[in-house]
Amino acid sequence: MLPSSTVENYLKSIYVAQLGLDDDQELVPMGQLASSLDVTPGTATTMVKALSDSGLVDYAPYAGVRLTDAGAKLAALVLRRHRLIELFLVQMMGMSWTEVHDEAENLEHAVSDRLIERIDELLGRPSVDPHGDPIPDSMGAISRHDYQNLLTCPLQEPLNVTRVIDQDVKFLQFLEAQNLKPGQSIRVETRDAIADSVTVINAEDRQITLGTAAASKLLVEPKRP
Amino acid sequence: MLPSSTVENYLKSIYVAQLGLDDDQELVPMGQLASSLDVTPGTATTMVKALSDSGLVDYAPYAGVRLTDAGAKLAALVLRRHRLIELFLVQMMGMSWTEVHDEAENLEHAVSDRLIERIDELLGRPSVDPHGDPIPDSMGAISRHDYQNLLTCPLQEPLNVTRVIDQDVKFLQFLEAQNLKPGQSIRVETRDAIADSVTVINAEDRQITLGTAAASKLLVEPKRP
DNA sequence: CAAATTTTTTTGACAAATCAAAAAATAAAG
DNA sequence: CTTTATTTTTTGATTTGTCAAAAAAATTTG
Repeated sequence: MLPSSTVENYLKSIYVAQLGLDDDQELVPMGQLASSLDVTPGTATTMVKALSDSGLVDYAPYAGVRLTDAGAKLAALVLRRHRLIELFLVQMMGMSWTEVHDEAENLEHAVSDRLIERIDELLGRPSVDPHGDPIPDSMGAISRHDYQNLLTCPLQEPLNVTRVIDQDVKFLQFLEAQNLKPGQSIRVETRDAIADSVTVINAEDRQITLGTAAASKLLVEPKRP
Repeated sequence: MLPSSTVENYLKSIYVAQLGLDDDQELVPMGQLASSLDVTPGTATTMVKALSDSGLVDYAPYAGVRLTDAGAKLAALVLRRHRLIELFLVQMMGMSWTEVHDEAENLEHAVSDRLIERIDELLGRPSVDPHGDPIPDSMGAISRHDYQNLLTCPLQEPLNVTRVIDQDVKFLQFLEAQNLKPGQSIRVETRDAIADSVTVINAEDRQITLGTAAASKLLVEPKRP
């Protein structure tokens, strides 16, 4: 049976949460899952039990949940649809990269494999979406780049913004206004642990100060690596 | 509150059924509605009562159902989304007109107003979809053409196929193979009431014989009217 | 480590959408 | 104008996904 959009959303959330997990923990806590899906913890417990019965996750009561291989593949294919749709909306439909996430959130459950394949083909089999997020291939395999963020990267060196780990429209609009979109060149000027801030220089030599929470959401790589 | 896809499908079915109603009857029978939605009659009754409570339909027990103005507008907007998506899939995505119906059936519930407006704009505010079905405008207004079909049109006169009233893939593929797609020129050669058949000549002067059931699904207009 | 706190699970309830089968109303046939 | 057949509605159940609040387990704190 084909998974409902609810199931797809649970799998996707677990998948993304697993990628963001600290290396020592291997299970996603139920509370985190519940809040990322905006449901009550009890609802998440019920649903995860059902997913476990379907063989899509491994569930350890009071410990957390983890995708099985089958669940991970399904989740990756949902993510693939989501990211291909985002890129399609930007490239072919002329929508803003700041607004395509919500649209893709709905469309990802409605597009057929055939249409996704057509989109992939039209876009030239792209490897990242407009936010720099990697696009899983049609087998569910995903490339794992280990980018640095603005808190861990070297200072005073030319960098390329490669990825933004946040889908908030206001934040994305802010990045766009400050020339901090994926693809743009920047340099980290200073970091101040006490002030909790990072100052960066954009391509127009303008200086922008970010809090560390925001700075950690911008991933970069050394220019011409 | 925004209508569920189930509600949208009920409204759409009632809308289409109303258009196909004989002039003397003004209510869609529950049995017809149920079978067009592929649910049991009891299910349709329950749902229609709920729609009636929401003010989207007028429901007369044992007689049938009819859309209110509010329901008709919602239904027209669903149809608008459906038909714009169909045309988009053919024109911009290079899909076949024979296969886009099913895809649109899913996407029509997932696209935002913003994306639909963008699609409408990119397509140049089209008035008909690939099957010749009229596309309601953004207010829900729809143009009512009164085309003839192959059973009622004049014989031996040049005609244009304008519309096909059937979404069955096999049937559409047949029409395509026989050069009987919307936009193509044809002529009705003979009609035989006893044999229940109609013979038409396509643009390549090939002769095709159709049963009357099929013939009634092809709408035409006189060439250069 | 016992008490307080947090997290998770359980329980009971609910809304949406559906079906099967019984009951009722309507329509058709003799 | 009864009887038969058809259509529609009702009834009782089921599935999926959800919440609120009580109960249980785990974790943190003094």
